[in-house]
Amino acid sequence: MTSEKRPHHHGNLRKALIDAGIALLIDGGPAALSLRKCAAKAGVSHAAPAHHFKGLGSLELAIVTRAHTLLTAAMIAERDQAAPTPHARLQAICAGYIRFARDHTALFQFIFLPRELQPDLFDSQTWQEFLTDSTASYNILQEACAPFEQGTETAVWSLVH
Amino acid sequence: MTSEKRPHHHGNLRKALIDAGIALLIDGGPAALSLRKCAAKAGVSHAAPAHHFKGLGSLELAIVTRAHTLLTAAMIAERDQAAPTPHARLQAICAGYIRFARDHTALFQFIFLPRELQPDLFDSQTWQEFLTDSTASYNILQEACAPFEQGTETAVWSLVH
DNA sequence: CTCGCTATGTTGACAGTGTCAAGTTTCGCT
DNA sequence: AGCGAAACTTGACACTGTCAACATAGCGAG
Repeated sequence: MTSEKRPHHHGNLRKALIDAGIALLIDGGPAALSLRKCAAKAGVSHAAPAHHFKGLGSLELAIVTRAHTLLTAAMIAERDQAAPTPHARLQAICAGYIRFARDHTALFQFIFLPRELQPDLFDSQTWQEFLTDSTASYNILQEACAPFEQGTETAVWSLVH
Repeated sequence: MTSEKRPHHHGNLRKALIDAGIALLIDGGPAALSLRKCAAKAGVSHAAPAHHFKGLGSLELAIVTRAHTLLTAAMIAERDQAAPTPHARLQAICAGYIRFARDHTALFQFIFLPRELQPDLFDSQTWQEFLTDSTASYNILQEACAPFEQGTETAVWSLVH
């Protein structure tokens, strides 16, 4: 059976490239990110990434997407083991947010670097996943703020930073 | 007499490179900035900038410095033709700030791009001028807020944006 | 089963980048 | 006048993203 998609040569090169990119980002900063180094770290040739990402910008956006996924997971993890009161849940989400920011500083900061977000700069998969995962991330906060008065959202966001 | 420093071949190449960089920044965005293109636009060889800037980062910081200078000038221009009341002066400064942001959007945004600010990344002249001109820029606002209650500064800053 | 077609990777090339080393010209000062 | 330093040129190198041409693996239609 082939429940998992098993590409031809490499197993899930796309994921491997993102992993390599994150590793590269963590020790070396955003400037150390390059398609060729990611390819090398993933054990493929320098032009292989072109089949999975439309340019370096797409790989960066994919990393941002991954970061959003992890951030979301961190917030959910805290939220779901908190007391079921709206207050406790919101507080837990903030705790998860801050924990992620502390434990994955490089990724966290990378999320908020300014970038051009024109859809035609990215391949459709990268762009779609970005939209999905980033809004999912924001929705966590939004849902938790819903029980409270309007304006809580931006207040919390300001306070956390 | 040599009241103006007249460098050897080119007249004030440093300034010319900054001008070229700003032009390049305006049509092409921050990514279009490169030492070689600046050198070409200034009519010198590709390695000439190395004698005036320690790497691309230094040229960028020099552009930021120039931007601060222009921003300061814009604020002062408005302030000095306003009524001499603290209120009018503060208001004029904000007007100048906003006018600069509108008229020189590319430069204005370039100021606030995140960058590493370790002094050893820059040549001393670029670094010193940056310190001087950027603090001068902030001081304009600070002075104008001094007559008012504490907290006015950040309030104004938030409001303008 | 076989024939193609597409997705995936490789190889090689190209233009553009920052940066260094070595040589050349120009200036300023003694 | 001449010497030394500053400014600039030339050439090279490693690195980048990107493209075209080619090779191969897997899948589906017939």
